Amino acid sequence: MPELPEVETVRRGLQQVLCGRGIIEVDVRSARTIRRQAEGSTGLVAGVLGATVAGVHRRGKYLWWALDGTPSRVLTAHLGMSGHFRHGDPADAWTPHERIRFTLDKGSRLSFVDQRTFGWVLAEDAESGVPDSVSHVALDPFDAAFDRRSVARALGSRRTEVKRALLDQTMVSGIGNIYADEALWRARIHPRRATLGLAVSTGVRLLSSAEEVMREAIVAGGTSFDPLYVNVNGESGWFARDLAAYGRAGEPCRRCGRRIARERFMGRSSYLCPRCQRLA
DNA sequence: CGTTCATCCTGAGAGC
DNA sequence: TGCTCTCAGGATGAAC
Repeated sequence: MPELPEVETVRRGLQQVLCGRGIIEVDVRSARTIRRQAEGSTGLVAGVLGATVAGVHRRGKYLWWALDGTPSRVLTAHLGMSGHFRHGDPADAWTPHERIRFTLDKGSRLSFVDQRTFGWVLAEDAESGVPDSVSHVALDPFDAAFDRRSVARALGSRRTEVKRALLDQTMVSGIGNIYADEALWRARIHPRRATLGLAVSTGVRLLSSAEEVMREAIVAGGTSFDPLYVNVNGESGWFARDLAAYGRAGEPCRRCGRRIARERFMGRSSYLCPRCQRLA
């Protein structure tokens, strides 16, 4: 569910709530949520109990808390399709999809809530400055080292379709189904257009569109269709009202008035304007 | 090597 | 009402 703008919204909330806080208790109620952790809850507890959070970082859709100011020890999290963090009171009753509780010093609580359990958390090392579980993930467009031209060149040498490449987190990270469709609509590119031989200028235009739409979405606090996506205070973002393509099947294109089409693609949906986004 | 697809989950809503 | 089917913001491993 959450893509880069939603994860960034969560990161900002966590930064406010967690910075300088000590972790004094960890309670795991879902083995699946810590499926990537060696030794399960024992490993998680050993990794984070007693630590203080120094900062919260993000690459693409992956988040990590730096612990004790040392970059080598972190708690990494991926929200999957339905995960979120909620800040609250330790005395509150557990909610149905609450998977893990971190009790913090100074009387607060942070919960990982995840209906579909595709999300996970993992205490691990980050010797390189990036957690081991994130090392295979490409830079996202907001990283200072992100280079649009080199990614555009890489796009042009792949044998696939443009939307598949945008969703491949080892090319450029942070883009999911919503923002891929929005970026393609802005750049007037058909999702199934071949990547092979794509002009660098076209790739740059597409990546610029992706960065632009995600930047605007961050300002709006992300896209929320339902209560599954909320920030750490339980609030929704309002970018859904600014979407031009995603979820707008049958509604007029905001540029040309033609009805937005919905197509099956990669086992999910693509929304596009058949007039603005030509395949040829 | 690069590319594609089924699969992991839970719940909401549509249609019968 | 209750059943079945489809759909949902993602990533991964296994197969080609």
